[in-house]
Amino acid sequence: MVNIRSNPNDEEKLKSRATEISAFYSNKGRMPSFSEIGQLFGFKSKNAVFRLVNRLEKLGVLGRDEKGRLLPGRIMTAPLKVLGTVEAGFPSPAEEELSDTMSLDKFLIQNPSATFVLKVSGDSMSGAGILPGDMVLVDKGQTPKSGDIVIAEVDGQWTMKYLKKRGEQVVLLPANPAYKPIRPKTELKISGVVTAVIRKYK
Amino acid sequence: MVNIRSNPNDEEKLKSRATEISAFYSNKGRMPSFSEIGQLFGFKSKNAVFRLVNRLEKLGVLGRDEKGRLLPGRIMTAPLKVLGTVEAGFPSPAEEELSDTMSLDKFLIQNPSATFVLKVSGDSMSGAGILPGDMVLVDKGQTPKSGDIVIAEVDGQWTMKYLKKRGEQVVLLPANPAYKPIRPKTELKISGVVTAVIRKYK
DNA sequence: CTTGACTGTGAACATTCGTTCAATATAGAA
DNA sequence: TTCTATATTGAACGAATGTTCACAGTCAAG
Repeated sequence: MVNIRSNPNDEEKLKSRATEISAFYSNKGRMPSFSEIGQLFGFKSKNAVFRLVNRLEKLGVLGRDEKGRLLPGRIMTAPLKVLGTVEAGFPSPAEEELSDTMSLDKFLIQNPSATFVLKVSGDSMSGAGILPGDMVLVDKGQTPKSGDIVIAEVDGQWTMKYLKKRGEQVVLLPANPAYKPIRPKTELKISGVVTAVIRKYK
Repeated sequence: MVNIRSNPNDEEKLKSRATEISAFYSNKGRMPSFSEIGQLFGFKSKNAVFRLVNRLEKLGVLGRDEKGRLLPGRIMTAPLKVLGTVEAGFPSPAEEELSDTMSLDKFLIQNPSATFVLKVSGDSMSGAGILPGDMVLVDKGQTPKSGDIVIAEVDGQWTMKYLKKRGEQVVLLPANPAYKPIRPKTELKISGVVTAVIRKYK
């Protein structure tokens, strides 16, 4: 007797169907119902879908709510593969299959309601790899520590600088030697901490 | 007669409820059912939810499928507010309300299945604001043009460099003067174009 | 006070959901 | 061929869905 379950052809088909369901989720923003999955693959019976879903669940690519609703499994949450370093080289297809996926949103944003995006103008932080035109994620809920990059209002002017604390003294330090450190005279209002930098090329 | 609808107190309450629904969506990966919304706000009748949802729909913060299912409106798709530039200053609450939101995933990734993440090691591109430890999004489907930053295999070594074409000649240019340009002798395999850079501080 | 607008309750409704069962079709092994 | 296991169909089921209606409570305006 031959164990038909481990037919490699079957697994491929399953994977491709999981991918289609994933596409539905990212397009529509919700998981398809059983009838819709059936429609997607040409099934005329919901029971065929029922079995398909069960197998995908056992493979771990599909999940369920505590209420029994379908959830996008780990493959679905975000179509982004995280791989090794640049020098480690380009990933082989085998590595790709094994690697985990993640969502940029969840990875970069801890505090959604307190986070927003600012576009960078000026090159005062170019020494820290923050160039004009970049986007920075700013969390206005975090308490700034020494060494953080902060968005601050000094004497009526808005800037992005390194925050350095030396005892009671607070200094705003640019990362470009062409600019001078700022020692606030009257007031210093720090309204956010830069948590991430994003540069888009295309 | 006074138009009660424009009561500012009401709008605040509505906004906060929209935020709670948004939180449900980003936590669970799906929209809550009417009963669940009712449970969320202490409603004992689904009709109360029905009317709440209708008002949120008219405000545009909630949407519907072609099948009538609830969809996360523009506020929901990604809890990320895009605002002005650094020097324009910190956004006032009024601006926040007006601004659009977006998803980092959708913003940065055009081709999900062909895109993945590499971690940067080495400082050969530090002149372009790409530092060791940064993450780069790589699209292996795009055809590289001159001026693009590419991931390439030269003589058995993997690197990330600027790609420059001069006629037939192809040169890989680092963005750090400490490194020398690379003129591939035997073979040059370009396997992806860097479409974005991400640096996470916390 | 009364009136009117708004909000929430509670019960009904048709529809769709996911699930289960028996029956049929298909394909490979013996 | 026959046997056996899997795949799909089709019909049924209870539970949950979103929607609608009539009714009661609240609060401000007149």
